[in-house]
Amino acid sequence: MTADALSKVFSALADPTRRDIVARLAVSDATVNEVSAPYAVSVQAVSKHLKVLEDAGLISRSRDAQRRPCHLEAEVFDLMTTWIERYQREAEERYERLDAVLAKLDTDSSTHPTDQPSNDRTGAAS
Amino acid sequence: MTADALSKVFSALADPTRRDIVARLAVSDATVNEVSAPYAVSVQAVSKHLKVLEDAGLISRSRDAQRRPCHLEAEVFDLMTTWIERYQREAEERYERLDAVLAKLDTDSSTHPTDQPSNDRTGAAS
DNA sequence: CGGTTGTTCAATCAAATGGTTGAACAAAGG
DNA sequence: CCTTTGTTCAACCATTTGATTGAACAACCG
Repeated sequence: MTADALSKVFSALADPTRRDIVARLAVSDATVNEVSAPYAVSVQAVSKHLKVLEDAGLISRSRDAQRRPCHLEAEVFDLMTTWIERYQREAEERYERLDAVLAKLDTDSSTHPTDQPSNDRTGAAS
Repeated sequence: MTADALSKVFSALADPTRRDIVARLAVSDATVNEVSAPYAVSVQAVSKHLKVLEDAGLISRSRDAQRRPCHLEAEVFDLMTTWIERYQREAEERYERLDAVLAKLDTDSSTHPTDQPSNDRTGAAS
């Protein structure tokens, strides 16, 4: 239960029903009943899904008489995109470095055939 | 087990250890042993994590004698970012529409006080 | 060949997850 | 007040998950 924020967000979106709910709430706010309408499962099950999304900070709820309208908090998405983009970029840069090394290796091979910088694969880089 | 690709990716990244492994593999490829080194858990546990990441398409593995080097496949990230950006954009646009409506409402209130377009909150849009 | 190293499979276990039903609570509305 | 509507809580159940240990398999190394 005391998982970090990022784990909660990823975990929340790992369920197709919950992603569907997010898609629904991106259109407009909706009550629990409205949200649960399209699904075969019980209202209670959807209520649990909404609790998971709320715990992850993906939705917030206000009060309107006995209704609890759900509102999508799209800012939390930034948490994920920041994480993703960081490693996507790192991997990309590494790929480009590897490419450069291979290109250089190819150029040098005509002049210095035994010059092998052994650029990763199985890592253990110094 | 037969979860869709997107669910698998989100689910795989919902675990802090697995995200950490991804971060490690963004730097360079590594064998199972190398990957498992920093963690307190058993090598078998890490091997399972790697299987989850592989199932999600986040890593691939080649063969080098008895070693199985792991390589990060960062393209799968696009699956997530595409999904995220879509609903982030939708929510943003809605927010801007709401803002515009509120601004208009404010302007009109001086001339046509009873003109209420009732822009969502609790949805149920016609 | 026999031993070591790297990796995975199998059985097991505790905890978490997603669903159910039934009851409770909250706020209108007759 | 009693009933209806919207939502949540509680107990329960089946399945999945993340970890463990012990055994197996694969490939190198002496």
